[in-house]
Amino acid sequence: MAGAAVGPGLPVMVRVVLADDQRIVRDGLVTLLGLLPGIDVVGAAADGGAALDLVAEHRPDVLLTDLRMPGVDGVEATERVRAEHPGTAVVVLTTYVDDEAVLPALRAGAAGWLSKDADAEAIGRALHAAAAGQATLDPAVLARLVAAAPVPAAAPPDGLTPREVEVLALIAEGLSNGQIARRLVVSEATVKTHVNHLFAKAGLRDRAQAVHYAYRHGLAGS
Amino acid sequence: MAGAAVGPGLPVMVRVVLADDQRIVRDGLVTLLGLLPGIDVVGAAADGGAALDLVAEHRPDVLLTDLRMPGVDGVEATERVRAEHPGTAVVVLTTYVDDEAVLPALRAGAAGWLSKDADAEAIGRALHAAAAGQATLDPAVLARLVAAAPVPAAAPPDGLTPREVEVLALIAEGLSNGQIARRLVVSEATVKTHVNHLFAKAGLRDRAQAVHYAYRHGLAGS
DNA sequence: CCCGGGCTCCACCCTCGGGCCGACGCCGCC
DNA sequence: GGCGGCGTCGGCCCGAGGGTGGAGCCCGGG
Repeated sequence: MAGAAVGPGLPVMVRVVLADDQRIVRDGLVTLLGLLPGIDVVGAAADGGAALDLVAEHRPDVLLTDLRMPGVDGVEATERVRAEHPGTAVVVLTTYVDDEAVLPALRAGAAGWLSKDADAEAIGRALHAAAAGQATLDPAVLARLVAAAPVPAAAPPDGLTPREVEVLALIAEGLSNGQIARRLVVSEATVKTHVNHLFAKAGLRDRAQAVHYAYRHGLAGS
Repeated sequence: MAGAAVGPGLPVMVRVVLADDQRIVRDGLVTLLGLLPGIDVVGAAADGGAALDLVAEHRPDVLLTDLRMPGVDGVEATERVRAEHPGTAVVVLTTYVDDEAVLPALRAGAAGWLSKDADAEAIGRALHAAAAGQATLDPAVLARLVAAAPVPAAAPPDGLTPREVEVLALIAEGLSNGQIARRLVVSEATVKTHVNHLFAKAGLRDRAQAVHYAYRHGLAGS
């Protein structure tokens, strides 16, 4: 065995189109990635529009793209490639890992986020992974993603009864007492009782604080 | 450049300890991964405790572990490995990609999440990536992560002025009009004006709804 | 120059929310 | 049986919250 980029068998070639507006980076990537076994760079574009054309023409396994480009930027290019050519995975290669475009890009369907600090091997590995359906992320990006996810604390923290939690969730939706009453098919007086009880237990004064509390404790209906 | 399992050159070996309570899986992994170039399985454990011992003994580059194990489970093992042996990355290999343990595991420092549907090559690639500091995720897991992240439209809310956004953020903290007034060093009347304005613009009735709105638009103070 | 928008303040009104009390039926537990 | 917690109601009070109208200031743009 041994062979291909990673692993045995026939050297499965991964066909790649890359996009970067900086000529040095572009030429460097073509050269470096071309030296890797299992990587076949079939096109290189200087902007998103040209990248889309190349993808349409060559139907590569992976598009490796920068984000900041003139014209069609990386996020938009990602969206369109994923929509028009589902067989082509997209890997983002950018300078800054802490970019606020992380979420938009991943939401657009990117299957990877690499820093330009990465060496050719790492990029090649990510390209193979993307072609195989795996996603590769820079650790900082992963940390950012994980940090962005809401709190794990799905447990009812204080001594709230199930009914009270239910009422709290509806308060968090912005419903009034009357609306909650109709939703739960009970009297508004009952709702007020529950509200007062859960306020006392959780140390809340407002229903605004209640919404805040609900969100911070993962009780919001997402 | 070039090298290791992915690529030519000197075969940089990645030393791996793996943990899985199912004997078949364990033995299968030892065999299959052992066949891959660049992968050196230096130990295999049937539970988390044994895995921790093996990691302490061999100081591997990567621990490849299942989550559901008797005794010390995968998440706890991940935490302890990351804390006690920062040089050892952890990759989770599990049956279900939609497990609710995704976030806890990644929060604990896991640098990867693979499905047992993955083939040996993919696992080997993820192990190399982990050893190199990259994270590899099953696409379903990445999708789940991205979906879990808030901020569906964190950018520009409605025609809210900066001041109004500021007031809204404080409302989301659960502060009363008076508290907001003192915080912003303005009159309470001013606060009420801002509140009424932003309510009208955003179509809100309650301050409860306002908190809801703020959270759903990423204006909450994290 | 005047106009418009943003920020600041004031006064008034009224509804809803929240605090407090008591009440009843239904459970499970001692 | 008695006790306590939970869920369900009712009534009362009152203050904060929300709605409306008006006013002044400063700034940038037509």
